[in-house]
Amino acid sequence: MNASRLGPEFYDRDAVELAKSLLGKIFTRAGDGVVRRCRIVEVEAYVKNDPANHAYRGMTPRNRSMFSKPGTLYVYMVHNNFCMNVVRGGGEAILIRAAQPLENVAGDTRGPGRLCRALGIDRGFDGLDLCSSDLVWLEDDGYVVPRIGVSRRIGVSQGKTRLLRFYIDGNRWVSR
DNA sequence: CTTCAGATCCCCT
DNA sequence: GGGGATCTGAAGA
Repeated sequence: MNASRLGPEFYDRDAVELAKSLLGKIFTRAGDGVVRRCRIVEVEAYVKNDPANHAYRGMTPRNRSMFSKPGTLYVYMVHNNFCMNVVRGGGEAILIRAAQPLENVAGDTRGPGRLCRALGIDRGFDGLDLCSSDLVWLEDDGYVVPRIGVSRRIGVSQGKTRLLRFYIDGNRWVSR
C-alpha cells in the first residue's frame, strides 16, 4: 500500500483523539540527502486546563507554536534535550515520546530526547507545518494498531494522575 | 537582573 | 533506583 501524506483535516480534532490517531503513523524527516522514517509508538497529550502543559498560563515566546494551526510542529528544549510535539492548536499539543526505526534511522529512538537526536530535530524545526514542509511530515501507510495502551504521563510533576499517555501495547520500541 | 524549576538523559551503585 | 549534568525560559524583585 502506498503511504500518503496526512493533510490538515487529520490534525483538526480533539487532542486525545489526535494523540491516539498518531500511533502507528510514519514520521518522516527529509533533508541531508536522505529520508528517514520511523513509526510513532508512544505519545502524550497536553490539553487545556492542564498544569503540566507549557501553554497552561498562556502564550509565551517559547510556546507560541502551540497556538498556531493544527499540524504545526512544536519543538522545545529541556535539560539539554529537544522534544517534539504535534500541535492541535489553541495551546494543545501531542508529545512524540518514542518511535520504531523503519528507514535510515540510527541510534536509540526510545524517549523524546533520544528520538529528536536520532532524527536530527532541533529548535530550528519549531513552527514548521507538517502539511507543507519539505523537511518533516507524517504519512499513513495503512498500518492498523493492534491494541492501544494507556497510562499516566512520565516525568511531569503536575497533573500526574491524568491518563494521557498512549502507546502501542507490546511494541518493543515503547520507552521504559 | 537574579533565581529557579523543568514534558530528560546518562552514569553510577 | 537515584543523583548530577547543564542551560533555557519564565517569574519575581
